[in-house]
Amino acid sequence: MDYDFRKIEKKWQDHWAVHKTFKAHNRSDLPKYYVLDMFPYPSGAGLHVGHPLGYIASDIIARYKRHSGFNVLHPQGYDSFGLPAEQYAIQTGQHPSKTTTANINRYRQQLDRMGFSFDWDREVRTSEPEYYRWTQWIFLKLFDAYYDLDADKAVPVSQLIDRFEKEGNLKVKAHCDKDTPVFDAHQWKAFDGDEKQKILLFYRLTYLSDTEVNWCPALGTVLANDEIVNGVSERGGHPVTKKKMRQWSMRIGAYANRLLKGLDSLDWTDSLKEMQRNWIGKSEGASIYFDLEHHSEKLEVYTTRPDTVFGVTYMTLAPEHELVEKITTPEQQNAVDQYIKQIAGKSDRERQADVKSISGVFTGAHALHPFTGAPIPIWIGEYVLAGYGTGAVMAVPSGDQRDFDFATHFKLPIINIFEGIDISEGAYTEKGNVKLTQSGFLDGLDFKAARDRVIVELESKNCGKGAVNFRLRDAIFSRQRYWGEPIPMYFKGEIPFPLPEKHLPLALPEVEKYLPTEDGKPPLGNAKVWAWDETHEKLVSVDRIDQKTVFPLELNTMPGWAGSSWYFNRYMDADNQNEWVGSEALSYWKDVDFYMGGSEHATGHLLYSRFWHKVLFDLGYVPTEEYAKKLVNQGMILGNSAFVYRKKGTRTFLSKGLIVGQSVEPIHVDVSLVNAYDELDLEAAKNWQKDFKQAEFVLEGGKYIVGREVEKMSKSKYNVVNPDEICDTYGADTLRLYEMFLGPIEQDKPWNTAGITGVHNFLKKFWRLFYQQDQWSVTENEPNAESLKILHQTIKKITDDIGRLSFNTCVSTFMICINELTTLKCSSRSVLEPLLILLSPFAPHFCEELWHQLGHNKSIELEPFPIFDPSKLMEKTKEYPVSFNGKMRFTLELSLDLGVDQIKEIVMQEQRTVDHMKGDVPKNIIVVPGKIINIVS
RNA sequence: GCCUCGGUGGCGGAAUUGGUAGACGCGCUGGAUUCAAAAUCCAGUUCUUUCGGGAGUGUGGGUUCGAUUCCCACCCGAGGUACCA
Repeated sequence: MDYDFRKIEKKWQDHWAVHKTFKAHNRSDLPKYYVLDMFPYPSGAGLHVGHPLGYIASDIIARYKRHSGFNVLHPQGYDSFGLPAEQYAIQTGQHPSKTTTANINRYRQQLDRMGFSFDWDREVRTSEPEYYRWTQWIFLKLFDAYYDLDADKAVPVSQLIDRFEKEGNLKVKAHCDKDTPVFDAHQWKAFDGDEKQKILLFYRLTYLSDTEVNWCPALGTVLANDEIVNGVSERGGHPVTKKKMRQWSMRIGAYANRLLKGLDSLDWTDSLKEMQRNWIGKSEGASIYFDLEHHSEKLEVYTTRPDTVFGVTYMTLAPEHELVEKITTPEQQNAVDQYIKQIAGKSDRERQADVKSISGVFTGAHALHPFTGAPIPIWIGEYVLAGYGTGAVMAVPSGDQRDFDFATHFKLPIINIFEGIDISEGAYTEKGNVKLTQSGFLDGLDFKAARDRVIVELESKNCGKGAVNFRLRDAIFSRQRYWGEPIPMYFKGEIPFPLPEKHLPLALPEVEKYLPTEDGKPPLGNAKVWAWDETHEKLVSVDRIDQKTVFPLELNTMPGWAGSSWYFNRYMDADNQNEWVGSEALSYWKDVDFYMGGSEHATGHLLYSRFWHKVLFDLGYVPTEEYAKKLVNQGMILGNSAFVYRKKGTRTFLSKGLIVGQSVEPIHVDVSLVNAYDELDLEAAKNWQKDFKQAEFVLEGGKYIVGREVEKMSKSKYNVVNPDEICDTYGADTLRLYEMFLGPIEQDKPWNTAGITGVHNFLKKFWRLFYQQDQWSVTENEPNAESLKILHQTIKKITDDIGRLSFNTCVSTFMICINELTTLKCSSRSVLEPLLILLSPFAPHFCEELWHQLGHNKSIELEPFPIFDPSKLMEKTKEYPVSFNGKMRFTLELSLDLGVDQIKEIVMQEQRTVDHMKGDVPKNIIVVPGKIINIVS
């Protein structure tokens, strides 16, 4: 009987689905284990071979943990709100929910073919009202909370109001807007309702504020930095400007410190934690308020180097800084206007990336030095970003390289404040022991002493203070999109009010067009029934808005990260109609034990979800402060794109070897048209696209050879490889093994099917231990010692390697094991059964089938994982660690029958000769050159 | 630009703590089996060589008795860079 993977895989997939083999129960005496994947965005291109990489790895963990006696929760779902579905809707007029459902169905089909042990009864879709009802509910919880700095946690706003009524806000220490007015209880009570609400907005964790966006008037939409190239929109090439918009934001800044500290408790890779640390970007320094010449305002700057304050020779403002307008002198007005216009289209990223060209303009105004009173010219420069610090810097050319370059370029003065340091070539940026000079009362002090001293002086003169700053900005939460969660708020004039909880979900309205309205409102501005009748508590037509009882609803939707910031909790109790997640389910599953996903989410999803989880923790809705203690990043599987080369301006395509010295443009061709030797199938190519039909192909050696490049897998690059093809040809078990065999799970790697026959042959070879010449060949004989040794070596290696997630070496280990057993002709049941259990997390269909053929009725899933027995290894040698100067250097492998004294003697002998004896060592000793002093242990 | 990761044979990769570099698989070469092919099995396969050896883990330095592994500088590639998910 041959290994008929098609039949086997279908059979067991159906069996598992019908019997709900992988259903997880919220009550169990077993210890729980929660294995989570980052759920996919269901794109139109379908699932490609890159998606399953992480899913296969986490499925191995889930199955391994079931074998190890855990009650495993391993769910899957879809992050189904997103821009691509909306773009498609704009182009075709088809409702995004239709496309999304179609895509999800296709994803599900593909996922089902790979034998994942998901509990599909817990599926979630972020775009379903039953789900986003609770996303909206969480939004309202954040709206109804503020961050109390004394308690160092989020607290309901009702408690804040109580305090205002009793004592005003003078003593309230909260993370709030810096423009919050100060009032006492009396004044608070005197405010009218609107004023009270406006003040509360300064405190709420979700709040409205004017924030700057990239606005494209021609497209009528806001653009991401990503969508802007060279100052114009990627689509259409229209000009882009900055525009202030009233938008929802979330006070993630309040959690900066806790998000930072919490990282220490997480078992995530150091690199990922480092990325989050840098993103949060905590720095310590000082705020300094500079007086302005001829103006009453002060210019506040934040600096990490207050010790260099005597080296300030000019100030630089971000072009968007609010003072620019006020202080620019008439003589400079023209130059400043022009400069700002020139910068307007550039994204922050472009402004930072371009360090070669230095640009800036003088405002004509001066600030006054807080200690010397000297006038300091105020400039504008694009390298200062409005979003970081105060959007203004004090420039110290001798202590900061960018300031130095700017000063050199514009011939501004440079004061060297570092004693004995030559700064003719560049700034001195180290915070070393160098003493300050030309620095007034700071002369002779080093960095630390000067920093402490200057802060004391600033505070006593009331012109500055020590300050901690974070790079992390509050998260803008409004999107001018259709395909997202509606924000459950309505407006009485300027004041937002939450929809009553019992009326959630606020479902997405039907619209005729998914584009912004003609007058620039977001797509929901097209909705007809999109107003809130406060008296009758129901949704009504926008025609009835009267601002007395019927009010307009919010037109923005939530960003993509909203739904994905809490989905892991919903899986615990996905069907709950009354709560976001039931407390019983929550107290059983608690948190995620193993989270698998891409590192591209390091500073997006993985930070936002931690933030929401901490808020929910503060408000008492979840039992843990971090939801995923262990996180593993799978690498990306990259596509191996193929190119043909068109001679510029012709229809002639040159083979890769002929393009040298020619002016050619590379054009993507579908990778399925190319064989393993990079030869293009010309017939197929001509049928593939019109352009190629009449084209002339110049060959080399009778072949057209394509160029290759490794890129992200994407539909537009024609390099997508679909897992279905692999499943058809080799089966899911082979695909699973091969994806693991490709390389370390955390590493990016290009997809290449060339080696897949190797793992497929391994399965066939394993199968042949059960069947030889169509005969069932499993024996009930006791295995010999050699076979048992191989088995237990394999158990040890596999257990260790699963533990350190080295799945690629697991596959190698299996191959070695089966090769050796084949050589030994070992088909003993007591060797093969444990091997099947070992392999079943990797190749579940294969193992389940043979397990049942061996006469078992229950699923292999219920079998305990084999346990390593060292006594079966028949050890003839033992490893002795040997040290040099007390440090472990290497091991000697010696026969077991040698006594310790004999070993010592050998080692002492080797110590003298070992450098030269590489070839002369007795066979029972493996010695590495080096000096040996004594034996440890 | 900035943050993070990576670079080892013809290819994917192994080397777990600084100790015999190249496990395992693909490909390739030769052989067995076969009328033949497929399938399967066996042997070989880093490069170079005057067959003694020599070189070798992106490049250049450094630490060390010893470096793929640690440090410094650089080159190349990937991901992120706040409205893609």
